[in-house]
Amino acid sequence: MYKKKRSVTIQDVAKAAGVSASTVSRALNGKSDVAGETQERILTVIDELGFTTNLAARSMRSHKKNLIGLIMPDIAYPFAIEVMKGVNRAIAESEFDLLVYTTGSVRKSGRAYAERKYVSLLTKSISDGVIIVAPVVGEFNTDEPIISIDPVMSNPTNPAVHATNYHGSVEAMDYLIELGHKRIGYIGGRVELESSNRRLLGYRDALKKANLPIDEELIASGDFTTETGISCSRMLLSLPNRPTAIFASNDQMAMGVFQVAEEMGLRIPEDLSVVGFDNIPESKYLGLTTVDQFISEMGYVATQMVIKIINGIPLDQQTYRMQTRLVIRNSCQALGNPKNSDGSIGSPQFRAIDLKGEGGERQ
Amino acid sequence: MYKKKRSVTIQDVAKAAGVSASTVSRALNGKSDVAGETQERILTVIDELGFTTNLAARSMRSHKKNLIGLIMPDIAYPFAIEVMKGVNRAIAESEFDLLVYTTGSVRKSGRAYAERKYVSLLTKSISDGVIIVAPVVGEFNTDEPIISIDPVMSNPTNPAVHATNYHGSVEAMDYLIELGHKRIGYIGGRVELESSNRRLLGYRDALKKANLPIDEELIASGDFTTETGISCSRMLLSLPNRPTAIFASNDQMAMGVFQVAEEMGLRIPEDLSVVGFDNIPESKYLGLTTVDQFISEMGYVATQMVIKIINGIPLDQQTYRMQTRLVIRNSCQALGNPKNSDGSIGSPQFRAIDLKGEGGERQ
DNA sequence: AACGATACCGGTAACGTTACCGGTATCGTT
DNA sequence: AACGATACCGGTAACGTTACCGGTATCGTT
Repeated sequence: MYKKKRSVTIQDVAKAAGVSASTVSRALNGKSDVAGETQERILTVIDELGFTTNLAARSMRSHKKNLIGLIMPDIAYPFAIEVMKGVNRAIAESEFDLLVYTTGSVRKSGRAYAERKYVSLLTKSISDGVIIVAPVVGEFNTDEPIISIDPVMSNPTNPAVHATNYHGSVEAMDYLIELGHKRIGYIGGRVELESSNRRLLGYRDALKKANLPIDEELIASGDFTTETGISCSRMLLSLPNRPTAIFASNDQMAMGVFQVAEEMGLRIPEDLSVVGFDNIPESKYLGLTTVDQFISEMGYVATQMVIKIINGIPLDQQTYRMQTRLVIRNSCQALGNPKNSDGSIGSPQFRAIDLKGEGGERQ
Repeated sequence: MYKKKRSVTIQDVAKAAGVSASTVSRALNGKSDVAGETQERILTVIDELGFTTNLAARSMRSHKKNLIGLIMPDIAYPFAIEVMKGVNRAIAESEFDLLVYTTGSVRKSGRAYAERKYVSLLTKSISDGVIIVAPVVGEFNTDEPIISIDPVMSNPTNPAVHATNYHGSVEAMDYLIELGHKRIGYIGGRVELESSNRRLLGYRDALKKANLPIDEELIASGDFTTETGISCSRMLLSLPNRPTAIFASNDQMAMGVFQVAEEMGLRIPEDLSVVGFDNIPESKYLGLTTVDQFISEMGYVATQMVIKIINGIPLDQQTYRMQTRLVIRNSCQALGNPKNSDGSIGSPQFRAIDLKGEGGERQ
């Protein structure tokens, strides 16, 4: 083990300043009953000795940590990163600091176990509240300040933030149907997430509403990764009567569709229309038409909500529903129309490069 | 404040299992001197009561935390995100968990102060070791397990990981010079970072080596953000004798160059060649030729290094130098040559869309 | 002059865990 | 039969901080 010399404690500061530890503690925490001169002397000593509060000891005694924990299954996927950006923004505006905790590649006992463990660990030990992203677990201890983003259930018992997945899905489908598409492939996401189910339901209902047949052959199920986007679209596009459009239930899978289309020599949108879901930053480079669910904004709102809970302020609503918005770019075309759907001409990928962040974030 | 009921402690478990707290502790920590039957009974009780160790208490007593802290100024910029991906990968392979700490938008006392504070806080309180990204502070307490990525100094007193910035810069410049460019604009980054200075030095030396004049007018100084990439390139491209190529010292600033070029009606690479530095994911969508510094890999290596330090294993080298590599895409062209530099034809942006991750990560 | 209010500070205990010491029961060995 | 080795367990103290109680000095008020 790494040997470390004893660090400077509040006792050392007290001795050096000629006061008791209690007084140092009061000075540290900005209590009123410390004489101005004493306060100054203590702060000087703290500076000289390089003292910093031992968070573990403080938290054990006072149960205050000024820390918010963010639990994510993994850090390296766009959804998580976007959430983090929003969380970070809210943190910067608050008195809290951020602690990002990843369950990593779960080594033992499965994700549900890991989630419960970490939530308990964080709420009890080192953070005041917890935000959990795309959890597997449906219910957590309701008397702990915890909020989920994209929770397992539609009407969770814990406070939660999620997008209007059903509405967004219907909107995307309506758009494709309006463009004249009748055979629309669907690539589903992780089935254990309610968001997946809602999007699929939207797909089905939109077809029903338009009196279009639902062909189960056109419904493929992925897991939100580009890999399954590839395998699913390969399957869909190999069908004898292949779809003229594909609705991928997230952008990463839509990226897989782009890749397979290129492999198969299909041009987007001339030969195939594609719609995604999420509006991750990559989408604008691809010119992908997608449903923006304002991921970063969800992180922002969720953070504000935990802070409220921690401070005992009642929430306006237990569940915050983020309004989705269809962002139309260049990956769709009216069926049989040589021109781009927006009436422009030219290679869509060229126009796709829009660095100004169109369809970006709400402010 | 949020009211929380007293949580389950090791005492409760002890009572329920009919043993002492010591024994529960031993069972928890997998010590050998616990009877198999006792161990099982304790684990059952732990499960029933939903007990989890209070990390604060454990850490205070045992000084072990199995946690590594990652300190970054901000979470929302590509460099930081890439580092995090690498760190996360190494963490997943280890017995440690990850704690990401951001200094956020520093509210008081400046970044240097915040950095020192957080480092001390993390090493003393809640983590076993710390990785700090692009620090402002040059030296940290050498007897604490801390490692910097992209440190302030070239030969830091603390262990560090950085790319071969000078070499990468020279390589990029050699490439442009080889393509016949003589007036090459340069956009510098944050001056307080040694990496910036090394890149600038590479720029100068490459010109010297090629017997090309160094025109100070062509050297603009940004701060690694797209905004300064825009302002600097606007300045450079407005010069009476404008450069035929621009070397932006990171990709985000290169993105600014793309934007300004579009505004001014300059085609890339036909009218202007651009090279970046970093190889962030966005670069491949832009078809940006850039110097890959394997950011994620730097995070990976840095993490392995802290873990070694924590475990008392001596490091092979105090400073790890990540070899850069020039990734040639479509943003450069030989001067006066109507064809693309790689001999292909067609809109570069079109070909830029390479989803397969060319120029990606080392495995 | 006596009293209460106020400002300021110190001492003690406690947060929940684990390191350390030491103790008992059991069993094999001579 | 006596002893040592071993397995297993409990008690105590300590990690560094802050909550809480209570105490003194000072000063204004009646």
